[in-house]
Amino acid sequence: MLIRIDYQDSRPIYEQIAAGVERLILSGVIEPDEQLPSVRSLAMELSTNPNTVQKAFAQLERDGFIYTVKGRGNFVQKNISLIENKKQELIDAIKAILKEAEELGISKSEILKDLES
Amino acid sequence: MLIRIDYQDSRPIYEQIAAGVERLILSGVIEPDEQLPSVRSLAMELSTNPNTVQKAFAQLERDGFIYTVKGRGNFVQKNISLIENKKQELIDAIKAILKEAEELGISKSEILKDLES
Amino acid sequence: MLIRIDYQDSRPIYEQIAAGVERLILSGVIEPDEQLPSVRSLAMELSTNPNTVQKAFAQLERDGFIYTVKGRGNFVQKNISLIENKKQELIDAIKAILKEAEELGISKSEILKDLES
Amino acid sequence: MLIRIDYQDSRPIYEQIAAGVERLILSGVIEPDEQLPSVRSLAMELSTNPNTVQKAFAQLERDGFIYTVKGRGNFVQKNISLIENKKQELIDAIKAILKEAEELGISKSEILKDLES
DNA sequence: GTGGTCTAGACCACC
DNA sequence: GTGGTCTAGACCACG
Repeated sequence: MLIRIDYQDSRPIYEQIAAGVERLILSGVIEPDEQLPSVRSLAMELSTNPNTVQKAFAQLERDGFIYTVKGRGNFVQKNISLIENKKQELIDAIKAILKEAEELGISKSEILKDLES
Repeated sequence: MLIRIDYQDSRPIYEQIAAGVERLILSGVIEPDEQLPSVRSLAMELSTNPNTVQKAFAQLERDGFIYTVKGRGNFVQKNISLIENKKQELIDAIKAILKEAEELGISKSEILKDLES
Repeated sequence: MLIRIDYQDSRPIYEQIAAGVERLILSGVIEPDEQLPSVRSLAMELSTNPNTVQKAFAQLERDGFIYTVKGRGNFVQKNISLIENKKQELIDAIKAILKEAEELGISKSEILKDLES
Repeated sequence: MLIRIDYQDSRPIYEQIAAGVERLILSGVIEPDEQLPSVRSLAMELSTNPNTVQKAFAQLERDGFIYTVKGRGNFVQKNISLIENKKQELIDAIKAILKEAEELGISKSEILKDLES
């Protein structure tokens, strides 16, 4: 699954797992309607507790990235516009940073100029 | 002091206070060697616990924004390059976002283009 | 058989099948003493497990909608008042909702008024 | 807190708790910005596990009924329009039932007429 | 086999 | 004291 857990990271493990799966979905590594590894197997693979993986999957379902079929498994939601939403989210994050910069008297263009190095 | 605490914010109170003071320093509202309000008075002003303000000041000292003189109070560090450091920090934050975008197949220029709207 | 299974539905598959057959019986699409499709053929048609269809039929028999003849198959119960029972069931469901509304201080008439839009 | 858990109920315990708190909020028993009992104390009172109460509170926060301040407690969200949303939800539930009835050939007015008894 | 729920007990950050 | 996270282990419904 190519997800790595960093125990130094301040984020809880279940969020790191959710973020990892989200990345794999948005980048197309896992395709729509494809089945995810089971809660238990992924927990084994990541050397963590099934409950923790379960919590990650629950969050992913709540956020619309996957859907769950009880007794069958978890599957990737087929929703093409997700990547667009994510893009907008990233743009908003950058805008928030630029706003913070302007509060300190640093102009937008000044930041963007230095972005190439 | 013009610091606002948002109890709905996920960040702990002491970080919000530290961030607020940092902003006031970097934007020049509080000048180098100027004295900060006392822990107790700021705690009163923000209706919070002195321990919490103390923790914020400790973090600010650790990060080099202020220095403490026992029995006298806390003062702003005179370090002109601080604003440059902060600018670099913000640029790094944006770069991290752009890197995340590229992992999802969104090009840097595509993001920057949409940054004007 | 015109039964559709929604894997995103929170209800288990066997309940969705039972509800579908019940609807077909109550609406008269399948008539009294008419034979239902076999467990295996219906399982094929719905791309599901025969055990699941079997469970649905067991529930339908328990609820008095069908009867089973071993070695022959499953048949629709001839019971004309079924539709009346169902109607009462629906009315009770609405009453339960109205009761919940009153607990929140919303009057019965207030709800019924908005039911036309 | 006047919440009762029914172990016969098919709903999980954490949902029953969440539903109970939601009812107390919507009916005005607990007022905006008022503090809820702590996770631990409510767990004791209901003779259940703190984790279970925690899960209920997490769902309530996700649904916008309460907000959490780490190290302080959980508080009722001040959102006046919540009752309106709930009302709409109940109306939709009734409409779904009426739609089901029409599929069986029972008219809307026929149901509403019997609603008075 | 699968996911979902629950318990008991622990540790942490925060106030 | 508070909430948040995690582990270990158990039981259940479902397919």
